[in-house]
Amino acid sequence: MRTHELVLQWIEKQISDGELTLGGRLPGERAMAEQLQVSRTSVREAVRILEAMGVVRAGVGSGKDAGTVVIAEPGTALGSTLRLHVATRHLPVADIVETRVLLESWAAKRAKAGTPALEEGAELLDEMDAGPDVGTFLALDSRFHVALAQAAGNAVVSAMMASLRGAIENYAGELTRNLPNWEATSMRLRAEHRAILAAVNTGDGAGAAELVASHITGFYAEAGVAPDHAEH
Amino acid sequence: MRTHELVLQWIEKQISDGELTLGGRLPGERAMAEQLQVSRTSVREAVRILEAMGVVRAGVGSGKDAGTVVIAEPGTALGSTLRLHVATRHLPVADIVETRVLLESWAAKRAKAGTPALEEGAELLDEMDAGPDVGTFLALDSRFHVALAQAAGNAVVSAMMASLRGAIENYAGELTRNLPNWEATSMRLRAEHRAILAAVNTGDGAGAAELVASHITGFYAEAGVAPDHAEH
DNA sequence: TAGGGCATGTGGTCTGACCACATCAAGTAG
DNA sequence: CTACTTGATGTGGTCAGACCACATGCCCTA
Repeated sequence: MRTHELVLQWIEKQISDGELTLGGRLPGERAMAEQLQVSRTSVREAVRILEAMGVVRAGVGSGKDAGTVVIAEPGTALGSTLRLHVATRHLPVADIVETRVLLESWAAKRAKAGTPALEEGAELLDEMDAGPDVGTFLALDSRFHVALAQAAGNAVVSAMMASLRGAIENYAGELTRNLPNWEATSMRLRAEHRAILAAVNTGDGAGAAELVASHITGFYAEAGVAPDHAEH
Repeated sequence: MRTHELVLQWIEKQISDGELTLGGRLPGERAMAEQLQVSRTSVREAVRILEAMGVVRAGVGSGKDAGTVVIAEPGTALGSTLRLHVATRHLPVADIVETRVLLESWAAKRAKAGTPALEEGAELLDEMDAGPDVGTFLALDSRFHVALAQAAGNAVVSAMMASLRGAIENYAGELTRNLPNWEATSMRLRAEHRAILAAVNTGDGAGAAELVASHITGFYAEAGVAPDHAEH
């Protein structure tokens, strides 16, 4: 077993045993190296991996943001991983979109009305109506979809859904330039968002799920991405 | 931007541009370091991250298995990440199970009869009937479920489903020790597998989906895991 | 009292060295 | 001529030690 994997194992055990909890600080790299009798290099490789997994965040200097602290950002980490695999052509973009539809439809159906996440979602829609530029619009759109997923109360689905979005974020940005009429599209998307939120809030889960599905597939279809398996 | 992130970016670009493809070899660490004018340390940290992402595999020595080659194993990588996040208590095991049900039900519904993956699944079921020990049984079970997911033809769903399973693999192993009667459970599981496969092969997607859902929830319920949201 | 400046401790990077390993080629003994 | 040994080569893995940039907080000075 390689040395850095040993360090990784040790840190994972600390977390599993509750010695290290969310927001907690890891020992300094030099201290860990000495404690585990390994070089700082190996410790750093382990930390780097954990950072890539979204489990820790490393900060220089001293004080509040310094040191290596335990965080919980599976979404961004999974997103980066998926993005790389899309780059290798092993994961087709169409499959990403299809999975998004699957997860978000489920989330819409299960979303509980009156959740704080839904209230935040409503505010986001207001901001999107205020006429921001395309980039801001997409960012707000992303947060709205994540909020919707969170309202279903399943952290794994939320994380995966966010990661799928993140994996093709740049790609989606490119797509908006293919749209014939952004203003018209924006207006349609906003109306669809309102309809989805209304369906969720009135307890029409099935309806919300269908609206979400057509909302997502509609966007990618308009932008020129044909899902391979859309009609199966 | 940190140096190793720069290296990461460079490698990702090589992949995106098709300069590096699946099975291809990265330049040696020393060569990359010189080419990018960075230290070997930084190159190694980048490679380590890619390895954790399941994008490359590093091998020592010389010859076929040597050097750093591009692979595509998103499943194991995502699994490790999820496992760590489960350890931080940020992702509840119940949510993992619930998501498994969601993805596998979908896959069962969409699975195409006559796929090579399904034939492999049938062979796996035969092996499970041969009466292996518990560990082997669980490994075969895992492969059967993955094969089922693959038959749906969505690589992202397959990868995520495999990762969910991997994230709680050890946990599931512990659970088997809680079972009152392993022989009886094993027999039931094998019968359910046959029923699922039969439903898929006869084109009864909806039926297969229901069977899969009860198959999974049934196992965890018997082993003592109560899904938080099972009945919503 | 208010300000500057240094001590401290963090992660980030670099250098150069050595190791284990696997292959392959050259040389040598049969 | 064959078969085996031996060394050269190149890979990733690890290590020790140094220096840097940065952020804080204490201490000393004006």
